[in-house]
Amino acid sequence: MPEGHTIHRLAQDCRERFAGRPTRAASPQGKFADSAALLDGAVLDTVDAHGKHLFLGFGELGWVHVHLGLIGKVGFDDPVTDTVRLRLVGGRHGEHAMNLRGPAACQLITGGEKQAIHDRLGPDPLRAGDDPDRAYARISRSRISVAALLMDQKVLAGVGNVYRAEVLFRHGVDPFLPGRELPRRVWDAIWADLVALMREGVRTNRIDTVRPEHEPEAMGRPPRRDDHGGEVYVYRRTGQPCLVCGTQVRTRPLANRNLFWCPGCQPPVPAAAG
DNA sequence: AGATAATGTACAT
DNA sequence: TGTACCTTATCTT
Repeated sequence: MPEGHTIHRLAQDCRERFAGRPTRAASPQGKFADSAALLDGAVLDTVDAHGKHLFLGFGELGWVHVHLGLIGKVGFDDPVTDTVRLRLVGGRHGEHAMNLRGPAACQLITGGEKQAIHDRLGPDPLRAGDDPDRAYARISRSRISVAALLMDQKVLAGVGNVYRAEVLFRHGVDPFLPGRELPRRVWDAIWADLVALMREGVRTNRIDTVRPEHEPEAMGRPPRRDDHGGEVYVYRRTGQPCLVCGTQVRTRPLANRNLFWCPGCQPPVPAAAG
């Protein structure tokens, strides 16, 4: 279940359970077996997250770089199976366990390699001090649609298909608007909104984006019950009426991903003069 | 800008 | 048994 909030939550969970103590490492699935053997019993001293990348620091031994990809998942204290790429067991009395399955990346890397990853990622709304101006500098120069730019991790780190669709909806922005036509004040509002939404996402471990007045109880509609669990305006609501204006939510593949939007709330705007 | 491959699970048919 | 998926690297136009 991977957007940036998932990874930052994972970092927090790993820190709480394992940091500062020797940790057992193993790879039942086998692909990480050599590195797990090297790390087994070492102290996990630092946990870091940037966008959708997680870094587990083992001092001189280096960092375990984890990227969940589309299907990667982490379970805590769930039964081990033969698909577990990395298993950590630690805590004061070895009472905590983590099982990583199906990651796109799980490799032992050096500090230099870790830095190279940070260098190619844009600012992350969940990293304190990250600078939204760096993202806007690229957005405001681009003819690419704002929907594609928000998913580009070099521009902005951590936003995925759900936050992309939802934040554009919340700000009434046409997903096909070229980045260079996105006004500065709208970008500033989007960034501030992402900071708030994604922090809440870390707290609750899911994505909720509907405002109080559109929540199921307030509108007398049934709560959303799909595999993601959160309340959203447009993501995977194709053909259903928009919660705000009633227009049918639309979908269209864009750069290999399904884009969802409400044509009523996110109409195209004429290009600004100049 | 598209097509493809990789990984594991859950849900639909 | 098929298909979708909160992703991205690596090809070819």
